[in-house]
Amino acid sequence: MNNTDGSPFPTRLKQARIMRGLSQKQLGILAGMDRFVASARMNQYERGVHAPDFKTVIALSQVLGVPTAYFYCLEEELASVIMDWKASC
Amino acid sequence: MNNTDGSPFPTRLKQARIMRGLSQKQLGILAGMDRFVASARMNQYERGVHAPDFKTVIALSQVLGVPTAYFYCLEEELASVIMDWKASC
DNA sequence: TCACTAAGAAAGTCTTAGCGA
DNA sequence: TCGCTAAGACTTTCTTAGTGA
Repeated sequence: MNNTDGSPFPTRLKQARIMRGLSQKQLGILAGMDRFVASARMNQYERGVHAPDFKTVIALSQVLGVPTAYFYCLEEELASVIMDWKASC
Repeated sequence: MNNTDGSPFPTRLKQARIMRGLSQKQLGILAGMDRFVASARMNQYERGVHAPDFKTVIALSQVLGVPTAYFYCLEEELASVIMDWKASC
């Protein structure tokens, strides 16, 4: 995936990572990546250079505490609804 | 992507397609695919053999009338919340 | 340590050309 | 017409090895 395909993933990922106070590399390692590849891969995801497979998305969602649907949500209003649902769990 | 990566995409896609009463090929063509590739590609998506890029996901979501987030939602309860939000738009 | 990147290796998707029901 | 599939063509992601702040 390149950064011109309209995916909200890069932005939502960065939002959630910053909220947790993690570096790109830290987040990758916590999500189970090898420490030598975590920095490059997470940076590529966050800049929309590449897109991860869903197994990786699940791992990131667990570390960051957000539903997987959040990463793919185009509408800001729905993104809030998703986060509110998560908070009420 | 293969069908063992835990993505809810195949199931959610099929659900939404059946609700609309479309064939796999019809849906692909309506989403802008060449009529010679629509059947194979849609079948691969629905069976989890391959995963589409986000541009394709946006096209499918517009034809089916569901938010893109719905396709990637793991939790049934949240999926209902997403569909309720869409219905109230 | 941080964010970030080029480029080859590796792994993925897409197209073609079919199948049986 | 429907759902579905193998396999080669094609395109993507991942890893390595770095950069500059």
